[in-house]
Amino acid sequence: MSELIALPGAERDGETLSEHVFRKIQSAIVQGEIAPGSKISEPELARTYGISRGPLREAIHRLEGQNLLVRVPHVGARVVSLTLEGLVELFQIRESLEGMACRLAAQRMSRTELDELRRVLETHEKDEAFQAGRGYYQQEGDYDFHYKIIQASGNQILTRILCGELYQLARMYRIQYSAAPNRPRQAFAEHHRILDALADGDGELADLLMRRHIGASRRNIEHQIAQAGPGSAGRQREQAST
Amino acid sequence: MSELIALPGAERDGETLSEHVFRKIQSAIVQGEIAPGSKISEPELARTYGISRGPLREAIHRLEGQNLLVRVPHVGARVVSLTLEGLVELFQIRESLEGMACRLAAQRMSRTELDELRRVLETHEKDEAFQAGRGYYQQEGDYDFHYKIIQASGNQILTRILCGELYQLARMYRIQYSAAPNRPRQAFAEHHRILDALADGDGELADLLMRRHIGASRRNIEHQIAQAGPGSAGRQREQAST
DNA sequence: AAATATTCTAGTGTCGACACTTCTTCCATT
DNA sequence: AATGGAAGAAGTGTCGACACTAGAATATTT
Repeated sequence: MSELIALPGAERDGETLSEHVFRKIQSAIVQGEIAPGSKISEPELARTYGISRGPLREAIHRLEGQNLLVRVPHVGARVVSLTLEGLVELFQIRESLEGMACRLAAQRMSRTELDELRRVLETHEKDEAFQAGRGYYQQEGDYDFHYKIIQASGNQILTRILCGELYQLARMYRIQYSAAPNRPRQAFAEHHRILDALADGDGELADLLMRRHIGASRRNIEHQIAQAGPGSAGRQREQAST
Repeated sequence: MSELIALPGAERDGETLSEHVFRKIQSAIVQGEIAPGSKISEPELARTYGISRGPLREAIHRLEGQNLLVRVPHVGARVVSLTLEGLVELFQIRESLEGMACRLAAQRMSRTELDELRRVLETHEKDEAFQAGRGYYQQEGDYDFHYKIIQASGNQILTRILCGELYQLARMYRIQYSAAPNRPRQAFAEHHRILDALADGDGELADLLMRRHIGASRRNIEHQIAQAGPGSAGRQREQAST
């Protein structure tokens, strides 16, 4: 009796309803389909996805555990709100954590992994070559680069944090502030140098370079905040490479 | 009709059942009352806490989002299992993140906050003076020290990660491996030096000292792993200060 | 007797209904 | 007219029941 309505795009194979909705909502939040700071209505969402409130609430609670939602008892859940200050905070953390990831990766990466990483870079450069204007694909690919290094660090908790929770947040900022990289060329060069350091097994250098790489974007944003004046951290457009 | 049974210790004022149970289970996991790696039985837990499976499942999902539980669809949830390798990973991350917290805190801490931090240290020393053997209170207090610095960093995301998710994990390790600090004296000295650096506004030094402080404990564990031999990462007792 | 198939049983997933809280709206009072 | 309060609506919190899946126990076949 399960296919009572079968709304468009409702192909869930062996997946749990709760699981399915969890991903759907997560995606909707990250994509900005549900505006930051806006309230979540359980009945409405339940109707939207054609399910009952049970699994929906389970998904909401899981999202809350992931810090993408903030819930107030007897009132409801709201999507986290984005501020430029928050973006700076995010970059600060990435600076620190991805620097460490580089240091670790430098002394663990196999030949194969290094080759894969090199291939990722080449792909980006080709992409960038003939669609120089677009930032989107380059950005997604950019994350691939960082992604791979993080996973190569071998630290599972780190991977969980960076590739899970923080990654969603970063994407959310990137998409909603339509953050186009304002310095793709430099970014490429920096990526290459990081790769070289990794290939040399020079963790210290890779750490330094990665920190500088991410730090450049962070300072970019801080600059904008300074320009925009204090307190106006609301909803400006933002560029951030890396 | 809500107080049908009123099991011992079931005082929940305006708190949601789901919320209440969430905290209860979280505590039970951290305290080791529910063994790491063991399976969670919904009917059993529901009976234990005298509630229905609805709010219980919500709590479980929230715990899953916090990475304290791992769920497999149609099978159930298991408590995360602890390994010495995981402990090393945790310390690596703390090293990096708390170092950064120090750097940030150094240039933001007010006179008042510094005084508070100083008072925390004094309290510990007195405690340690007349209950030198016990490690527990010192440890809890130790975390207070770190806690305060993290919050003084002003980075909210960082605070959420370190004082939320990772803090629970750290406590879990500390309690279940009954990790007593094997070097309280040194730890005190190191704390003092960190405090001094913070008071001087010397973020770089505070960063360095904190990394070294946490790194000492990490190397301790790595040493033990090396001794115990590879592959035997299971359930040894462990000491780790800070 | 071993291996495969089959029932059976716990346990998870989902739903609809109801209780209670919060916010809104409307009315009464000063 | 403005403030305070009461009735109402909307929404969240909780529950019990039922459907379905995975693993256990039993029976069947070779």
